[in-house]
Amino acid sequence: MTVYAGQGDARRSLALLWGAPEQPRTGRSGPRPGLSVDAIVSAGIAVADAEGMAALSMRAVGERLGRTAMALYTYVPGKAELLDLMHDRALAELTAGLPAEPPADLPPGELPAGAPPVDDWREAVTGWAEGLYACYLRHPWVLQVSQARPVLGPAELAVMESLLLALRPAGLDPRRLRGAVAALWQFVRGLAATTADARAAAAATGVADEDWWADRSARLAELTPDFTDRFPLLTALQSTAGGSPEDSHREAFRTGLALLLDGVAAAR
Amino acid sequence: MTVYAGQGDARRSLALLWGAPEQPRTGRSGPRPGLSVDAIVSAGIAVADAEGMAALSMRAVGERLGRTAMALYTYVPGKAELLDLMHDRALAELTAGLPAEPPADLPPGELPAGAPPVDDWREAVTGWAEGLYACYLRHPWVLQVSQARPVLGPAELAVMESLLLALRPAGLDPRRLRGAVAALWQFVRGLAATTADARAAAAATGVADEDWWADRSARLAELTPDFTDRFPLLTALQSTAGGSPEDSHREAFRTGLALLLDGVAAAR
DNA sequence: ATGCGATACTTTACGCCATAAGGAGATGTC
DNA sequence: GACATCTCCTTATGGCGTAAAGTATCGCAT
Repeated sequence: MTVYAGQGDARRSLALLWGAPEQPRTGRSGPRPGLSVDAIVSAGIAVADAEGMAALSMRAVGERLGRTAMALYTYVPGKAELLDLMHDRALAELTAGLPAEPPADLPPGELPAGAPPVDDWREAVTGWAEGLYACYLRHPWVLQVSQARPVLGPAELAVMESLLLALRPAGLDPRRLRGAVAALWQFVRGLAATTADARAAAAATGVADEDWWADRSARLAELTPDFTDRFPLLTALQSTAGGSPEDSHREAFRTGLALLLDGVAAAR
Repeated sequence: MTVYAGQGDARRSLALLWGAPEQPRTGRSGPRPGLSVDAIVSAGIAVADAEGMAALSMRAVGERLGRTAMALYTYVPGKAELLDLMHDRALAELTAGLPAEPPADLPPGELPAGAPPVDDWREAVTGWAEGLYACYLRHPWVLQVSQARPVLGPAELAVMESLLLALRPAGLDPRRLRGAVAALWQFVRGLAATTADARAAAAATGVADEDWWADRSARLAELTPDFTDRFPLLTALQSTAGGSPEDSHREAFRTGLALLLDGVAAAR
């Protein structure tokens, strides 16, 4: 039950994110470190994955490492910066395997000789969207990290770059390209948030999504006998729906994405 | 710094939302009520608008009404249900003025005789999107209310219905219609969240968005001299950007929405 | 070998949060 | 006047992030 809306200290986060180059421990006095930034970030992700953002506390992370909350402050400036690091590490799953994938020096829109199928970029963008969607669902708490003033970690930028790479053959002008990127990202993010919230609610309450909807619909009908008169289009649309809520999320994802790609194609 | 992820009690929220018909106070003993659900909801919205979701506490709401936190529990079951009511009241701004606007009994896609311009629905949907965007920016905390398992209050449903009404002339089949609704809603919501977060960050830190970006860019360049090599497309796109961050949000809104509408048009 | 400074980690404390429990005072009906 | 009912209060519980200050441990210079 907690949102996150303010980032941590810029300098500290960025330094940690972009690899303050771990100096070796020779010639340093004091007890040898029992933890590391990496270990703390991993523990934080483990806690957030398992218990959700609301359960992510310095105490909980420390406990998972056999320490107190305060022990973490030796390695990490505070909770906000830890969250920044967790965010980037989660997104890193998307580009970890990719071996740089050189973008080949072409002006945008131009296709290499022996042209691949024109719809190549559709597949590429679809792959990007599905990857991001899956990643968000693996780490739903990422969706609760503020989007404005992003952390600008290497992984986040790489995800952005990979979308631009996928969209490149579509040959959009910069203005439209920015619009397309925004629309695609927000769409994936929003749908992932909906699905994730539904799962979280089901887990927290023990009530399956389908049962919940059935219950609410019944109650609603009971409270507003004139429902179909007040919301005729909604009623009509609802009557054509089928499958579980999770299925309909997937369907919305597919058809919504197709619609977006049609829009991109139209703008070429 | 707090998220909201779990809804309140279904029965209680729904009853309050759909107008438990205020019975008159004749024949009831005890001191006469000094507050009302409406007043509490208004106070809650005032607090959340002014101080943000993180500052919305039962204490704060009570204080604004000259009471303690616990006094509110006489009228409202708990914070979750209060938030449900606030959410629906905020969205009600969008449809409050509209006089029912009868949807006219036409099969979807068919246009009335003396056909209005074909692009009518584009304007209608654009108007819907802009209204929702503006409403979200007036009440940014609404964006932190979970989307799954929605409250299903009258205002929320009315907003949905009005989008369906606007989209009707486009004549999409139900499957595509669901995709379009999802894409449009998530897009508006996501962009509004970005803008709202940026404003909140500026207000909280006292650092204007432009300055913040300039600072981060400089630091980033300093930390990663090979930035332009690692993220060539990003670099290229960034170089074409102009105007304030707020302006670029608006531009992204316009072009992204146009792209979505092109997609809808293509699917007709 | 000893002592010192740096480092890792702990305990304690502060002011927040939602809300359960129970009590005080006001107001109505009988 | 007695009593039930209702509003609103005080208090208490167990959580949160982190400031402050204390303790234990290690490496190095002497």
